[in-house]
Amino acid sequence: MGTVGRQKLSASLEDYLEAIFNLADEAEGARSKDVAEALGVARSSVTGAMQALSEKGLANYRPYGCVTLTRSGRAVAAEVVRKHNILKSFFISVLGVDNDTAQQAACRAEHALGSEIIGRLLSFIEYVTESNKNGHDVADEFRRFHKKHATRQAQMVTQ
Amino acid sequence: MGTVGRQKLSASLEDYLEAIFNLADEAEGARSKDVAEALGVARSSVTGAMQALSEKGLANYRPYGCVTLTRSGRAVAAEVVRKHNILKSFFISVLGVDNDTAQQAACRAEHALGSEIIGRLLSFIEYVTESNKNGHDVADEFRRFHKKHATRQAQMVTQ
DNA sequence: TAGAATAGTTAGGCCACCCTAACTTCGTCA
DNA sequence: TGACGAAGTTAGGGTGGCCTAACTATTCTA
Repeated sequence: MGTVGRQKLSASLEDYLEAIFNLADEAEGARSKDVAEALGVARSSVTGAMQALSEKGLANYRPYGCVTLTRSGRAVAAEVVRKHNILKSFFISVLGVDNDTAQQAACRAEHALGSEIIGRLLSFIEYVTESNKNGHDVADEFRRFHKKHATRQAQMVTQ
Repeated sequence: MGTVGRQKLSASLEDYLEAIFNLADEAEGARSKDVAEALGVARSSVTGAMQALSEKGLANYRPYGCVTLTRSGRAVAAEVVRKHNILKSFFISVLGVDNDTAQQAACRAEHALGSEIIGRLLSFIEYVTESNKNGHDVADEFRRFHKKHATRQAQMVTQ
């Protein structure tokens, strides 16, 4: 195997990939313990995931060593992170959601949305940013709109 | 049990609930076979899910009968459907995505986003709709913006 | 440098979900 | 009314993902 075609990773494995990507410092790679902590998972679960990622040619794993990503692992991870950041940014800077909620939602939605929609979302953020410079701030206008109409939302029960 | 507090349904069970909700006609309820077909799943899988929903007090299930939702099952299903529709509507009418892509993405994202964000998304759609009436059509403006900048997106590889 | 503390692995188990194959029940119609 | 086809269920199996407990390797420190 090696740089082989992507065969639809599970959300779970994408999470591991993302965690390694975020934790690995250039030289060292990520420590299993830190991955476990980052994902709130037992250390033994990380071992299993590392083996899976290794088999798919996405991570360089050998027992008791630090984990690094292969070239293609890095590519997949980077795409997940990219989705994450775009979503979070959209939630915060367009919808006006607080940081924690945005972070949490981005974590879950990043596995659900394809790059068609993510691409448009990015484009939309850029559009909103531009609108600001053009003296017609869409984000701000929406925030005022939302506040005005928020009473309705406040009545809703739901989770 | 019965009308007991919602204990975080799995995405899968939410899908079953949604399917039943969409299939059940007033008097009859939904047929197991149709649920299986709607979700692209074996009939035996539906049986299992019906038992699970029944245990949670969300569906009225008895062997060989049509399935209906309980009051609380209907409430949960309605919320899932609501999320679905808001997402789909956002993807289509704001982001300008085609129907199929929107439908598919809504199916996956509806389980990932809480009502805080869904609420704001709804609000945003309303804002965009209003903006249209006010002679400053945000959706249309974005679409032009996106088209102009689309070349960049087109170069991207990804899934 | 040995032993204690920490990190990592393995073994074994559990649960959610899905499947196929075989069986049961239901509904229909000759 | 009885037999046949369709619908539904049960049994049994597979996978993925998580856990704990017990073991092994590594690292740190006295």
